[in-house]
Amino acid sequence: MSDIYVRFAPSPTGALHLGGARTAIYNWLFARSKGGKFLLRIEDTDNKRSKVEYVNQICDSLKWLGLNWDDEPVFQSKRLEDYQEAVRQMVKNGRAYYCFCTPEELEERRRASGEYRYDGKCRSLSETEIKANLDAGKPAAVRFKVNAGMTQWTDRVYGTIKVNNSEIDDFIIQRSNGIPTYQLAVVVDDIFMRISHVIRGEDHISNTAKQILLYNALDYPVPEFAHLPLLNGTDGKRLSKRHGATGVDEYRDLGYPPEAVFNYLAILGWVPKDGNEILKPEELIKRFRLEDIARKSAVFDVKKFDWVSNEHIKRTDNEKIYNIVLPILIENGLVHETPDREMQKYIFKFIDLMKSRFRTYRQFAELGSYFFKDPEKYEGKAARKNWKNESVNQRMQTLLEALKELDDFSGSSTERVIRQLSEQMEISAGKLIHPTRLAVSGYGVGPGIFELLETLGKETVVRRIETALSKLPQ
RNA sequence: GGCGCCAUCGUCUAGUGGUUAGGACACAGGAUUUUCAUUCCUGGAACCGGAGUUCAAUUCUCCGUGGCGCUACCA
Repeated sequence: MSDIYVRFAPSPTGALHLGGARTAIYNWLFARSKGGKFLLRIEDTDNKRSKVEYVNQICDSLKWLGLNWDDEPVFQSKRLEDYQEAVRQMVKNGRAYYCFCTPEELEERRRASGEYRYDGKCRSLSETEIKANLDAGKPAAVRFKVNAGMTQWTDRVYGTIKVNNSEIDDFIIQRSNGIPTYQLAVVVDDIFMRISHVIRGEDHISNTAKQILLYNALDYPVPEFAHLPLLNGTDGKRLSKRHGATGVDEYRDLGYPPEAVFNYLAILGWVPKDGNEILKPEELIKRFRLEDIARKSAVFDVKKFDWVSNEHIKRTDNEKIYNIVLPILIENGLVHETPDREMQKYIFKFIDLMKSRFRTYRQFAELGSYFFKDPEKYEGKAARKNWKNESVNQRMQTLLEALKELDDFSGSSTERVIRQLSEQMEISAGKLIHPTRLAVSGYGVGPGIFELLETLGKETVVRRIETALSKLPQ
């Protein structure tokens, strides 16, 4: 099916946010699952807020997510002539008309009548009146003439939606400065780009009827429409800055894997029938169906997103994690620019030990820093619990001496020492294990202690216990 | 104000005219005679309200309520 064309059409007024990314993902998924094309269009028609930096930022985010688009992006700002031609055509055949009402007049009349819609004042202007106004150089916007009737379409996710044309006023399609409005530009572009399926946010449902009218006026077949429910914050309100990070770039900077963002956004509002929720793009493509998307707006749940992210990191092979994490470790001054073979092996061991517990790549450098430098402080709660008083020092002193004696510092070897000692002291092994963990890592939690000791090595472990002995209890 | 869309555990959802209303995340409890930020097990937790149709309604219809969206010479 080569006649399937979809597009993602962001306006460059900010970074790509989660909602936009989700729309892009669904478009991409649909195109890729149908063998169609996924196109990109930048909606930068005279919006004072449009900025080139944002165009680049959005493209970067899309690439980061793996949303590769086909063909060159279309910029609306470069297509003015097409829009104006379409408008000329509609004015000529009576589907649109010049309107000389100024925004101020409109505002005033709206206020006076309490009616939101355009009152149709310029709709019935005579040829001579129009010519006179035009000749006098009066600014003229162009309005689309909405005739009585009923407009409806079968939405691929919402089903049949009907709108009475009497609810739609004669909307402006071209501003008095000659720049088209969104409604017109979208339709002309979608025709130009041969878009077969318009997949976009639910906030466009009420624009759809207007656009269908435009397709009819332009004498082009109407594409399929599929509207997507919006993303909300935890308070049920539309996702915004108040809810925390909303930009895709922010999640990248936080160290989340792109496949996790992709995966979570994709299953937010749609769960594959087989119940598998952790999926790679290719697997999502296989399962994707527009019709399965829920019609209810969804709440972005950071907790579940973290879970998805951790699941992806767990499944990522160490080699790949190494390549991603190494620069972060270097950047944080934990590892030298060019680690030698021994250090490389050590980092692999570190990744193996810790990847099941992290949800971002950045956490390898943050929560895992003790693999590369001695802890600077001890987690307060864990210290209070596991290293209460001087008696711990005595026990740990004994343990330290025993560890120093060890030639074989393997996990099984240190385990034997600790267990024997705890038996001699008639305490539970935990009474030695927890203070040891605190001493070597600074945390009350972490991987299995014996494996950790083995990985860290005798020298480091001994040094850190000595340090802890001198600093704890605080 | 008008119009449109939506409504199942806290969150994402499955589902059906008759079900113990299923799963996932989160949460709680337990196990791993070492923690949890690992792993495993167990548990609590939902059909917005009211009418109607029907032998039977979470499911169908209507009304209400609530949420969201649109109602711009923004996109």
